[in-house]
Amino acid sequence: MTSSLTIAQAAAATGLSVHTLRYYERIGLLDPVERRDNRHRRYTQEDLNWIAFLKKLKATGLPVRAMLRYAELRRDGNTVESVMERKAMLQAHTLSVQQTLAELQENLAVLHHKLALYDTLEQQARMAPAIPAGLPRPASTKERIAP
Amino acid sequence: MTSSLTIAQAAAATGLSVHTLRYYERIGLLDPVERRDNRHRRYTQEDLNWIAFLKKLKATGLPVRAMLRYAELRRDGNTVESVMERKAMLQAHTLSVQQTLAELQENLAVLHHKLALYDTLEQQARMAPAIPAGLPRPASTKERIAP
DNA sequence: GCTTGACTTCGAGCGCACTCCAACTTCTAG
DNA sequence: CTAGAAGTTGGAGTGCGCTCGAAGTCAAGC
Repeated sequence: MTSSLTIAQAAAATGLSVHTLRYYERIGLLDPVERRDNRHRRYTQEDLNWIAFLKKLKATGLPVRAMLRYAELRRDGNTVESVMERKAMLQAHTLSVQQTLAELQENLAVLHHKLALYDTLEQQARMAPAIPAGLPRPASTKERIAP
Repeated sequence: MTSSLTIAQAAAATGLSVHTLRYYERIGLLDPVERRDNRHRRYTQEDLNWIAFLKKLKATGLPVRAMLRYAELRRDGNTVESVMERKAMLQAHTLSVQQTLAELQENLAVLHHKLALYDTLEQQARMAPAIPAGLPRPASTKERIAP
């Protein structure tokens, strides 16, 4: 049921490369993965769950260093200290993600605005496609859409 | 009115370092900045506007390479080709930002969920703070909050 | 005249997060 | 028995985006 996976299968399943999987284990993001007799890694569902969570942390911009700290705390087990610090980390990170999100939304609005300007500008460029740079022109195009 | 700024002032105004300002100019993200007789740079409002826009592109994850392409196109003036390609770039980028945004929102939800679990876990850890690892325990803590 | 400080250039160095290479072992199929 | 595919390790290399150091210029103030 909980069929364990080879590293190639785990890579396919997680979207990470085999290189990255080994790298993550090497630096301690992953606990030492179970081996078969031939020393080949076998990834369990637990491993995959943890990797999936790491991916979410990464996708939200948490640096590997912080993930390492989190992994370390996790290894300490569910002591009061470990749980408290992990929770604090997640809270801080969640806050920063919220800020990033808000910022991103503002910037997205700017991009949309900019695109609207480009609609205008594109029309103008089509109207007078061959105005040589340096000649007097109806103070518009470049300035109008600045920067 | 449009008082030009020294590099230090421009750095303060934009939030970039003087190093980064010079670096951006060196690689061509910024057009050669106007100089005083003593070769010191003077940043105009136009420069600052462009830098502000670059910062938005950067904040939304556009790689410097792409920003360079955009800057190059901008230097070509508002020809049909230049405008079309810049617009296409912005459209593609806007789309990718929207996707990032959606993904980020999902991940944020996961973080919130995780935080709620930590509330529970924290209570449990407080209830039984000294359970030694390795002893039998009421199959709960670690597994319950996995990963 | 001399120091201080803000600027200049050029090139080297750095931190991050992988990514790849070389040499080796092990299993499976033909 | 051999070839090939898939895994192993340790260590080196890569790409990105800065960041810094060294050595020099220049203007202002003591």
